[in-house]
Amino acid sequence: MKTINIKDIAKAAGVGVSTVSRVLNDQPDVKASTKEKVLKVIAELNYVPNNSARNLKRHKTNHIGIFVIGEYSTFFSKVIQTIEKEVSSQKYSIVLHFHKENVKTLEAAVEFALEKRLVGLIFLGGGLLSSDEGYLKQLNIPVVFGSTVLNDDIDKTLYNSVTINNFEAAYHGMMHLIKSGHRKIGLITTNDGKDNVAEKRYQAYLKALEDAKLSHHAEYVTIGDYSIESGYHAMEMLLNTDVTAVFAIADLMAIGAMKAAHNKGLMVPNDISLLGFDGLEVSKYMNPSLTTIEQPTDSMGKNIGSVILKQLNDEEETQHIVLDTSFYKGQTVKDMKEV
Amino acid sequence: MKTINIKDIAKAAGVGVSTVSRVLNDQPDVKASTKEKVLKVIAELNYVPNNSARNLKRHKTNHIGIFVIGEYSTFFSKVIQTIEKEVSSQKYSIVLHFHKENVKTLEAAVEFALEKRLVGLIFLGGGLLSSDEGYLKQLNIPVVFGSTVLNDDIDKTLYNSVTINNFEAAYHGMMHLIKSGHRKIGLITTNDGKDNVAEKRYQAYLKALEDAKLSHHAEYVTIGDYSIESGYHAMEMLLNTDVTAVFAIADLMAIGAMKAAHNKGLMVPNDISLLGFDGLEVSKYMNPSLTTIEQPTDSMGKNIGSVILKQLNDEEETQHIVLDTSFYKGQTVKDMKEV
DNA sequence: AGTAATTTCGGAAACGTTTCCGGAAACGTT
DNA sequence: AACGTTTCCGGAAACGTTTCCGAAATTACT
Repeated sequence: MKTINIKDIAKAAGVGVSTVSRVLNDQPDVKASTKEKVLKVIAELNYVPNNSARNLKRHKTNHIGIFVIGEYSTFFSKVIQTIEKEVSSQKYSIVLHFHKENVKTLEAAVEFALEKRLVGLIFLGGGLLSSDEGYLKQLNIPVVFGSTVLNDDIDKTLYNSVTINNFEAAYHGMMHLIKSGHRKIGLITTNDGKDNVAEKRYQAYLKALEDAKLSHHAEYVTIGDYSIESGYHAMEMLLNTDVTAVFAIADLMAIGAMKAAHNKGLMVPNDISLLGFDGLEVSKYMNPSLTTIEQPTDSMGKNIGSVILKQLNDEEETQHIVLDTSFYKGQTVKDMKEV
Repeated sequence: MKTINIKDIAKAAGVGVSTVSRVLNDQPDVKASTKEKVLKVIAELNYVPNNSARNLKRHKTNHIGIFVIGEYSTFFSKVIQTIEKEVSSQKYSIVLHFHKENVKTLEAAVEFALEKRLVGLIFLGGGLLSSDEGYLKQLNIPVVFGSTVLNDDIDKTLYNSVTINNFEAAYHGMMHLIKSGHRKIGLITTNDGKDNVAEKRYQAYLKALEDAKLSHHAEYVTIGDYSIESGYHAMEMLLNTDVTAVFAIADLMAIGAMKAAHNKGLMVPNDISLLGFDGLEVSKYMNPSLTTIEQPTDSMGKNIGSVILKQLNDEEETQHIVLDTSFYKGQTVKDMKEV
């Protein structure tokens, strides 16, 4: 079964191939009546342009890569969905790649981008390490970091970003705990601070303690890997100390932590307070619902999509968008009944 | 910056382009020594084959589409991850598409496949309606239904599937509730039974009631849309009846349902029993952890990947793999302390 | 060494587009 | 009616591969 091509259209419409091409690409220099005629034939014959040929000739693909790093929560699923909707309106395809380990992340991303001849690359995930900028420069395509952040010392004109203010949001959350009277606050973070998102939140933790003149104990800081299970284990460690509140830098870990508390017979928030970060939908359905810092999922996706589209349309300036978070106060069932 | 191509390699290695091509594709008819020589030049010059040109000439792409239908849970994220890992080993790319509405699902999928010139198509999601087989035949590429099932009356040689036995698993779960003494069991399903996965589980619900000689009340059956929120609202309805147990056909809805119960001051499982379906990781971290029917995420992804690869390698026979589920008995904190 | 069989290789056409370039058609002006 | 503009169009080359086909190089055999 021979698939029909632009020549068939040209012949059927009684025009030249270049005219068909012009119609296909909405270019000027084609009379309204001929355009209509060609369009009609295209519809009749169910013609679909061959992207391989098109991309070959254009010297570029229509593939935008999403490179997902680390543990994968529903948060990213939603973001990916939104991005896809956004860019598919301009005929771009999303090519997905998951990367588990934190080592050689940028190398792997560059290989992915070159291999697939991506025209744009989106990083998603909290676990990206800092790295030298040679990799990004080498790529020579628009790069957007979504939620992830690179180190401050990297040239910001090399990439775009759509993030939240991790430091401020975490600081605000910590202040909430402190204002509630907590003096001994544990932390569940990741990766020993080598991951930049975790690092910002960790810094906020330290700063909040400092500003409140609370001392910092090394045993109050535990390490997970963004997974629920790691949060559970980290919490088990913390419950051997005398902390009265715990800040988990990601909701998944907070969920694990809550379970660990419950299993020890401790009630949240009466016996121990818990603060998450991400605002996953499921967090609100925990019992009690999790106090957390909510990331704007939908607008994160939309912004990432529009930033990369702008860059692909030859916008010169790189953009760095910081979105607002919101504080979600968890509620016990009792709270709700009182309302 | 001119990208380097096969001709450059040929010149640099002192061979013809066809020889380079043969090396690239691991074809015979090339002496070991020349192959080595060519490979060395390729590595030196950092050559990456141009997939657009390759695909154009080969009359096919290396894109496998994943068409995700309906609400998106972590379950699918994990499956997608595994599939991606599986197929990328053979140089295939995953192209993602999300489809929300349940109408015109197959039409949209066909358009997606034609547009992207996919060589294989994977459906994921619980919400696929039955439909006529014209669409699948028209596609003429291997199709795998993952977790989703089509109607029994559709020709099974037209597509592959990797599923679980929804009926049996749900029946088994129901029997657990019944054996625990429940006589009035509510159901939270979706879509009025038009969705096939939901339909199977619904049938199991009915059959279990019948086998246990329990009567069926219309008001015990409520409709959600796989989302947490819809489960919450469905449960609110059910709590106006006298049901003592509820089977939610998806964990997300069960999670919403649990919240609704808690908000009414009802304890699970003491005051009301709850059964989910999917075995999401987060379900096990609810309080109490959710009793649920666990789908084998990892093996689902691996099987889907290997089935599509087999089909792409000219395996003739279509396959229909049914994976085992396992029953996960939820535990209250009290349970755990007793153990 | 000469021939036949086998292995290895190179040239060139073709895949389906886009785009440059030149020319035809249509229009307006004198 | 002749000309200059402007608008619209078609032919052909080129993008980077794969593959067919035939030829060259190598090996095996007398």
